[in-house]
Formats: sequence, C-alpha cells, structure tokens
Amino acid sequence: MDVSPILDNLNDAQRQAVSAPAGNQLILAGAGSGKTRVLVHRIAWLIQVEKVSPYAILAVTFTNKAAREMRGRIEELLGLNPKGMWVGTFHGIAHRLLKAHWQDAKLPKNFQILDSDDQLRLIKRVHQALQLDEEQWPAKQSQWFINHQKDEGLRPQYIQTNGDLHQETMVRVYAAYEEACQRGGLVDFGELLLRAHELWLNNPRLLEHYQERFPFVLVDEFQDTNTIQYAWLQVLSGGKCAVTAVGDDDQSIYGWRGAKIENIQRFHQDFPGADVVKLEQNYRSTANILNAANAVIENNSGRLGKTLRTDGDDGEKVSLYAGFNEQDEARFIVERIEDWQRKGNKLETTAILYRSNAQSRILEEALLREAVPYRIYGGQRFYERLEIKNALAYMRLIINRNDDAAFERVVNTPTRGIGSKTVDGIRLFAREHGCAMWDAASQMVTNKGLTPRAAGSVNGFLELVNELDNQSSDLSLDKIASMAVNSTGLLEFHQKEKGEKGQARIENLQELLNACRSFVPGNEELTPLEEFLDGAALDAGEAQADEFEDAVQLMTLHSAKGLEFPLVFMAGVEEGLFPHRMSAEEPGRMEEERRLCYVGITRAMEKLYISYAESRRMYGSETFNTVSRFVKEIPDNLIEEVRLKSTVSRPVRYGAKNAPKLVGGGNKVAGRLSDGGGDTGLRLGQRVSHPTFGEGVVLHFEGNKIQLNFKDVGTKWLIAGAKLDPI
DNA sequence: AAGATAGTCGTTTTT
DNA sequence: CGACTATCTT
Repeated sequence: MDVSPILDNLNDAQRQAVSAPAGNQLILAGAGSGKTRVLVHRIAWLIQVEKVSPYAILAVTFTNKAAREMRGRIEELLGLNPKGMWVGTFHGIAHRLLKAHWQDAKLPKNFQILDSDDQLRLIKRVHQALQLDEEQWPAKQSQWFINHQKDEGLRPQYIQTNGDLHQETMVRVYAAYEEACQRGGLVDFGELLLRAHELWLNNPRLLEHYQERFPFVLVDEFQDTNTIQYAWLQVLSGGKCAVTAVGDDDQSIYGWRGAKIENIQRFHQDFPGADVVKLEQNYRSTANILNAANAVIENNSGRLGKTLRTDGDDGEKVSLYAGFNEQDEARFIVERIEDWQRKGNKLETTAILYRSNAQSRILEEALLREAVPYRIYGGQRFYERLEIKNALAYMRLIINRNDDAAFERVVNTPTRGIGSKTVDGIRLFAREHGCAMWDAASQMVTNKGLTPRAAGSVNGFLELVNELDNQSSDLSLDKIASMAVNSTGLLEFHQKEKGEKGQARIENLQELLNACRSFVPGNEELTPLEEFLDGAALDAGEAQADEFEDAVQLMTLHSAKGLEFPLVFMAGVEEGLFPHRMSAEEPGRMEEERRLCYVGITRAMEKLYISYAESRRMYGSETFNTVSRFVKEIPDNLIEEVRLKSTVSRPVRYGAKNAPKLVGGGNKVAGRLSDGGGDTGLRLGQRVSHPTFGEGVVLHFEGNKIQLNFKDVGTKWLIAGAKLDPI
C-alpha cells in the first residue's frame, strides 16, 4: 500500500495524528493548523491503510456545512464517495437513528421536527393551557429552561425543585410541553439528542449493535459538545470503540448555549488511553497576527496549553484605529477597504467582524455611501422565513394531521374566515379531549360545535388538506409542493402583500419549488416528502443570494469561526461592547469573550485592523468607552496606531441615517433639492423599491441617471424617469 | 382582519 | 434610537 498520498504534505504532528494506531485520541488543533485536513486524512488512513470498512466509521460535526465539507473532501481524497459511511451533524445522526428505530424510541413513524420558532409557539399554548400570566411567565424563559434541561439530559421528573415556585412552574411547563409534543409526534432539537441517548440506554441490544458497527468514531469541534452530546458519545463508545476528538479549547465560544469546554478536558478520564496530539503549526496568519492572538489568549486560565507558531514572515503590524465615533470608525474601515481594492485585491478577501449584529447598520451605511458592495452573513435563514414555513406547514399536515404547530400556522393562512375565537375554541376542545387540533376541528364540525359560518370555513380547511393528501399519493415532490403553494392560495395570498415584501416572498416560494424540483431522495425508508421536510428542519439552508458578486463580508465574530480572510477588520473593540458588558461579572464568561477575540484575530491571514469608537450611540444615548482590555493584552511591538492623516475628516453630510424620513405614503418630497437629486423626489441614501429590481438604495446622481444599489441584483444605473418609490 | 399606535427592550445562535 | 410586539381601532 502506497501511503504517500495520505501522508505527504503533512507535518510531523499531523502525520502522527493521521497514522496513530487504533484507539482513543484527542487532537488539539489550533486555529489554522489544518484540522479538517487531519480529520479527513485520518479517515482515509483508516479506510485505505487499516482496511477499515467505510461502514465502520462514524464522523460527527456540528454544522451541516462542516458535514458537507468533510464529505466533499473525503470524496476528493479517496476518489470516490465512500457510500454507507455515516457523516453528519449530531442532530442529523440522532434523527437518523430515531427514524430507524422509531418504535424503540416510542415515537410515531412520521414524527416531525420542531424548530425553535415552532417550539416557542407551542410553549405559548402550553402557558395558556396552564393559565400562566404572560407578564410573569415569559414563554421565552420557559423555552430556555426546557432546552437547557434537555441539553443537560434531564427529564422533568428528575429535576429537583426544592419547593421553589419558579422552578416548580418551569417543571410543570416542561412536563406539559413534553406531553403536547408526544401527542403531536413532535420532536425539538434537544429532544432529538435526548431521545437518541435514551434509545441506547433503554435498548442494550441496539446499543451493542451500533457499538459493533462503529468501532471508529470521529468528532469535530469537540470543544462545542454539550452534556448530552458528550454522554451520547460516551455511551456509544462503551469503552470499546476508538473515539477521535478534534477540537480547540481556545475556540470554545458557545458556552452560553450549553457547550461544555470541560468536555475536552475530561476526555482523558472518560476515554482511557487517549493519545494526545497538538497541532500548533499555523498555516494561515503572519507571525505578527499570530503572536497577537497568542498574547491575548495567554491571559486565560486552565487552558490545555497550545502555542501556535508559524514559519511565515512577520508581516505587517496589527493596526489600531481610535475612531472619534462609530461613524468615523466605519468611514475609516471603508477607506482602508477602498485602498485595498485599489491595490488589486478582491473585496471578498476582506471581512468586517463585530461583536453584535446591531453594529452592522452603521457599517452598511458607510459602505453604501461609497458604493462598496457588501454581503451580510447571518440573519434569517431560508427555511425559517414566514412564507416558506407556511408552505411547509401544509406539506407537514399532509403526512401528519396531528402536527398542531403546522395546523395553527396555516388554519387561517391564507385567511379563510377562521378567526382567533374559532381557533381558541378548537384549541380548548383539543386540550379537554387530549387530542390533536385536527381531530378537535373535525369533531366540532360534525357535532355542530361551531357557528355555521365557522363550521363551513373549518370544514373547507379540513377538506383542502385531505384533498392535498389524496392527490399527493402518486405525485412527485415538486408537484406536491406546487399544490401546497398554489392550490392552497398561499401564493396568491403573499402576492397580495404590497411592496417589496410580497415580491421577495413570491421569489422565496419559487425558490422552494426549485429546491423541491432538484431534490434527490436518498432514503428508501421514507417518502421523498418526508425526507425533504426532515432535511428542511435540520438544515436551515444558509445558501442565499449574490454569490457571484464580489463583495465585502460582514458578520459577527461567532459566525466567523472556521473562516479565514486575507484582510480582517475587528470593529467596536471597546470595553462594554467587546468584551460585552453582560459578560463582565463572571470570570468564566469573560474568558469566553477572550476566546472570541482570539477567534477574531486568528481569522486574519495578512492584515488585521482593530478599531474602536471613543463615543458611540447605543440605545439612543451617547456612550463613551475605552479601548478593550484585549487590545491592551497585545504587546506594543505588534501594534501600530493609526493616526488621522488630516485633522479634519470629511464631514458626513448625507446618508440613509441622517436624512429625514419621508412621512406619509407620498413619493414626492416637495422642494427638496437634495444633493443633486434634482426633481426626482429622491435623495442620496434614499431607500426605494422598484417593480422588477426590488428594494434598493440611491447611491449617485449623474445627469439624468441615478445609480442604485439593489438588495438582490446589485448596483444598477437607471434613468431619472424610472419607476422608483421611496420606502 | 388589516392598520395604526403605544409600549418594550436591547449579546452571541452550529441544530 | 428603532425594531418588534401587543393591543386597540375601524
């Protein structure tokens, strides 16, 4: 066997990790140290050198993106897709297990996945049923409580309340919620993991089967595992199979979501004989950037201790800019980006990172003023959009009438004369009879439990869904989806929504149909419809728009994890904002903020700018902050302070923010000669909507032409007579 | 059942 | 300040 393709081009530590003898191993992989590479090569090694069957390997990640990437790279390296290999997210794999063993898991065959939005709605209803005052008992809080308990692997009956009213109420809500889920055949994200864990504990034979099937388990981003995920792995391994954990304690930034950094430290105890390999060679950043990162993270205690090094050049120093205010900071960043672009670099090589989403607006405005295209990551995901969820709800009802979440969502969408009073009645009936709302509705129709008018409408709805179901049995997925969008009147309903919103919703629905058309089923156990719906719930579908346009990337520090960019800006690096004031009290949380800073710095390959604003408008009032402690932790010799070139910075005269808002629906701004806008009724920075191009912003006026930047189609020049409505 | 209006609250978000 | 919600109007 020629092992060279697998081991060539790896450094010593990487090679050691890849070719280690079978057994538990912990790979501590620093930022930019080729973590995924090692993971993928390890798998290739097992298959090609150790002759392990691909069936015997289980690889677990956190995100779908990571799972996809791993699959792709395995395929690339091995030259084929190792079919039968299990590569997926914790949730995806748990789901797969529950689907395969639904009876043992005590679930209906066609159970549905509840996303956090559905979950919250359901909890609200539970609150109502328990007659909890919304003021005193926010549903959000219960949601947090329930999810937290599930993350910790706790069922309501095992939670100690000690007679505390708050605790007791939360447990009551949890128990009632659980009942509602069970009745509706609904499973939330936490439940997937918890059930999968219990599935094994309660079925030793099944567990044994999987332990034998998967002698090799690999886990990515191990520092992000929570209690239940860790327990699940521990049970699976049973001390028998070899677990490879790859992670970086310094990049643990999801503690607030239940991730336990301790898991990576505990690994030795629970997975005996673990081989530890540290990947400390960084292939990403210049020495100056790396040393800055090292200097910052050194201030954390209890680290497993890794120090990244590089063979590369020192590179440029880290630049620090003290903005006079947030506008000035944003202006500075945009100027630097324009410089960078002038030097022949693509915009997509640069990223602006910030602690909180609220910071993006001011940056966007500055970019807009200079007509620099940008793209924001994060925000609402495709399958979470209202119109998409509506369509999916119909599809869900087709396969499961007990899905109350779906029922409530579309029973009156599009509006068909079923008001809140009727729905309340149905809900009450369902609660009293312990049945699903669907059954409640149909019983109430037959038993004359409704006013004649309501009965007619409700019956219409029931028949509509039944009809969809009847027709769907021998239709392809995209035909079914098309029915769910068209025959239900959903499309028409959203079409009627005025303005840009309706337009976007229509497009999204089209996109949904496209997705259905190109969906390739891969599971014989399930109908394509079932498979598609499960996929939609587990993969929120991040792919959105504008891949083709060269644009600056804006995102939070959290979403930047795992990415890299030649030029990086970290904005708003001020005490109170970063580290965030909410994290100030507890040392543990402060350390997590520091790790977040470490993540941010190590995203940069060639050049890093750190900036802050001496004064910043927050929540409407002006605040004065000092530079972040993290900046002070970087040695002076690695930093270079940027001074203002000219004493007077260009005044910001206009822009979306400062310009007065239009009042009333009129599209004329009488008498306003705004910055060359002439008599178009428009001004720079004005948000407008166009019938075909959608929502956009005015960038420039030149002669009788207007340059606009549209959300969806980018920048365009239009003539002054174009049909543009201010919004 | 859509539209206006007053009140609220304000990190980060893999599934 | 401004986005989002809950509530009140018509």
